Amino acid sequence: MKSENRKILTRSAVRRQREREERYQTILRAAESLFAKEGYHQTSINQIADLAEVSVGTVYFYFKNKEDLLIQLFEEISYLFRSMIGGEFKKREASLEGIMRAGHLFFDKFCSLYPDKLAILYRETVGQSPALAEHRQRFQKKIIGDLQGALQRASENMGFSFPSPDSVEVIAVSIIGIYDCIVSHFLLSNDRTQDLKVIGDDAVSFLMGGIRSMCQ
Amino acid sequence: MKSENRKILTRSAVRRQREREERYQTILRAAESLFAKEGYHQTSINQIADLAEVSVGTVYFYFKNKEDLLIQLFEEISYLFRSMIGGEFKKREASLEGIMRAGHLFFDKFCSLYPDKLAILYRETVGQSPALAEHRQRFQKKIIGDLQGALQRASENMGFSFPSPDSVEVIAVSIIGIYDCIVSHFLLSNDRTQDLKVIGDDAVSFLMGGIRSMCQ
Amino acid sequence: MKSENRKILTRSAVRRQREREERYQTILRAAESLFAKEGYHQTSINQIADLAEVSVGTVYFYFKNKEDLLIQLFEEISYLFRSMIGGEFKKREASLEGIMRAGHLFFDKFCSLYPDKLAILYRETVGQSPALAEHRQRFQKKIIGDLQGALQRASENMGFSFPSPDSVEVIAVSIIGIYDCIVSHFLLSNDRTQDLKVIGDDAVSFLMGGIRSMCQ
Amino acid sequence: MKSENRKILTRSAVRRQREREERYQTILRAAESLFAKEGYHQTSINQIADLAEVSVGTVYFYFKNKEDLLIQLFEEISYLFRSMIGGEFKKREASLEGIMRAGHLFFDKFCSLYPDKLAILYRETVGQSPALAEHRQRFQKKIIGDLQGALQRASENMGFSFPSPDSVEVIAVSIIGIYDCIVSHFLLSNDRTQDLKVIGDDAVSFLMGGIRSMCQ
DNA sequence: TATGAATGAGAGTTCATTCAT
DNA sequence: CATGAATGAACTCTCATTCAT
Repeated sequence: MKSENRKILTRSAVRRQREREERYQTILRAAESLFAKEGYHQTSINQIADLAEVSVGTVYFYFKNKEDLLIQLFEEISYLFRSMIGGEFKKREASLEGIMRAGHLFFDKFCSLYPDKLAILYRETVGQSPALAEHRQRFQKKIIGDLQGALQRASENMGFSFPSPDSVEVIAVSIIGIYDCIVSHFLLSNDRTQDLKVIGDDAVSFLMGGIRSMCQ
Repeated sequence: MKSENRKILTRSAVRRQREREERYQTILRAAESLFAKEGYHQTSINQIADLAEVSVGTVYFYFKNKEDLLIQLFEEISYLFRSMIGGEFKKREASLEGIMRAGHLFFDKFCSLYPDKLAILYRETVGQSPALAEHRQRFQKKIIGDLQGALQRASENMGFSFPSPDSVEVIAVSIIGIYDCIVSHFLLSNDRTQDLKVIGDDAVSFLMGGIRSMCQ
Repeated sequence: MKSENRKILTRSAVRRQREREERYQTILRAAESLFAKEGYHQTSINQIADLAEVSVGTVYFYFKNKEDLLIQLFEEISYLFRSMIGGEFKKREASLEGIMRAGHLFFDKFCSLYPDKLAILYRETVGQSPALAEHRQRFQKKIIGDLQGALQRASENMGFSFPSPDSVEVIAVSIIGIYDCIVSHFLLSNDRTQDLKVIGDDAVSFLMGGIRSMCQ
Repeated sequence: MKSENRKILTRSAVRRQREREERYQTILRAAESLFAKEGYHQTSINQIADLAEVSVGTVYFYFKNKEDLLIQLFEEISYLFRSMIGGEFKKREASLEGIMRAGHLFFDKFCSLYPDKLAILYRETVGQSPALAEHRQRFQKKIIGDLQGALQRASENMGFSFPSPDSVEVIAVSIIGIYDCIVSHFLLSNDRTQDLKVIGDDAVSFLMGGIRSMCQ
């Protein structure tokens, strides 16, 4: 009977844990949606609580404060980004093809699956708070570093070289800039989701051309 | 006596006009500095009034509201941007050289002369309000349009062509994205102002390579 | 079998009773420590529960509410105070020596044994809530009454008299005031615990002088 | 005409200054009354604003925050206290008579004129916040120091001495304690304002007896 | 025109208390 | 009995905006 009891306790503990996780997600999804649609400053904690169908207190049970909500969201999105795209950058046998594939992954998969996350990543997390700025910088540095590493290794594997290490950084930053601006222009400002395939192809061609022109 | 009076009135009217313009500028400069350093939301009208050494009421005499202050600032900056850089894009006898020159102008002149304006343009005016978003979009469209036109005319003048009109737009957007991200990464996040010359050269090389690779 | 069963039940009932008492004490000690260190209003029920290593619900099982926690604490401390010091006041054969002994007991024993309790008694239970104020007043009245009685009986036993019954009350209140302020000044505001012996002696001399000067 | 204009401006500036001072006082008086009657924590800024017939914002225009309101109040009261009573302590030609006079001044004048201030001084400013605690300690130290100085000088002027400098401090603290507790017991807990004269006389007799018994 | 005190809606946040498990 | 997630009223504080002088 004791062991049965324990089993029951374990079951309810597991259920409770799952419910906690669900609540956390519900709130985070509500915040994501509102931040993406209304903007971070235009969204109040009350709105988030309402949409998540919980009380204000519950939001504060799961998140330290409003900023924390945005930071957790950012962390989640940036982790997702690196999971999907970053893989191509970290491979040992790096090549320019890998960099191309990463670009296509971004435009074809990430952009079409997560429009709200794009808005958070490229609009709502810009210039909002010092703590967030740090997270953004850390993320940017990582992703640029990944890309830099991939370019470096590709050059070694494929027998060419770049003018200088600084050049590689500039190239990496430029590629990220292309991603950013394509998203801002074609998805956030004007909705041209249906042309995304072509746009993405052109952007990738452009950036590959840029890379190749820098190889010696 | 009448004419004398008129003359005096005119003189004082002129002086008043000049004083008005000076006040307007003083307030706008105060706002620019604070927005760039503290951020738009972290800056209050009182702070702006204090820095400009005027009263809060005076700020509201010259500007409709806080948002208007940011919009006027944005308009001023975007006008300056187009004055400096856009010239190269609007020339009849457009060429790839012109596009290169524009890039160098941006990095060598605009970036080093107006660090505060860069912060406003690339950080503080992102995702703040619908009205501002419209101004930003209009500006982005114009500058992208200018660049598109220049690319188009260059291709005609120089006897080559781009895959499609859409490609030209993607190229233009990409170039703008490169500008944006170079500024964010090398000037706003990390201060590498002293390396700007080399960074700018590399960025321009990269984007020119991208353009050339798209020509047929 | 029944009696055996009963016996077992009784044993477990006893254990349960002991555990209850221990829990009650654990929570009360946690509250005492936090109230003394952080202050009543700066301490939350969650903090108390954490320190006591129980859940919030458990705190509410043992105490009606937060105020009750402070009241129980006050009652415990005031009972302890009267147990230690009050004895001297209640003796039939009261004398000025008894009053002196009470003073020394307070400074040498109570103050050095229970620093946290002093903070509760002299700082955290002042001006916090009407219900608590009543408890404090009841305690003050009792202790002043005890002291008044002792003074009265001492005067009868030793063959002198005080100007009026009101004078006796004033003397009693003054003595309590001396205790209070010595604690506040030398223990709570500035830590001069090591000088307590000398300070206590001087304070007792002073108050005894006061008493004697009022005798006729 | 210019000078007349200036005069008018000056007049309105003076009036404005006066109005500011009046508002400040109105708010401070409202806070005093509510803190004394309801208690510091039981009083909300809204209540204060309502009683003062101003908006919440106005309260925050004149005071940094709620704590500041209590601190300003405390500073005002402690200044008043030292103005009325402290004078006797600071005289060159100090004597025990001066110390007596100070006691009578406190009970006969201060206590009967400012019942609300007594509640603030002896109840509401105890154990509320670290910042306030510092102000209280500073005040207590000053007043105890004043009294210590007076006792020292009196002993020199009148040709007697105290056992040790520490004794003088203990005596000073004890006297302050007597004041405190008489107020708490006879004015704040039980309203015996009408007996104040007799009570004060007895208290002063008692404390003078204490002092004399310590002289050698 | 310039001033700056006054406004008050609205925001973020806290926390004592409850109650289903 | 113990738990701890959930509640939501209540609080302090901010700040863009107004308007009498």
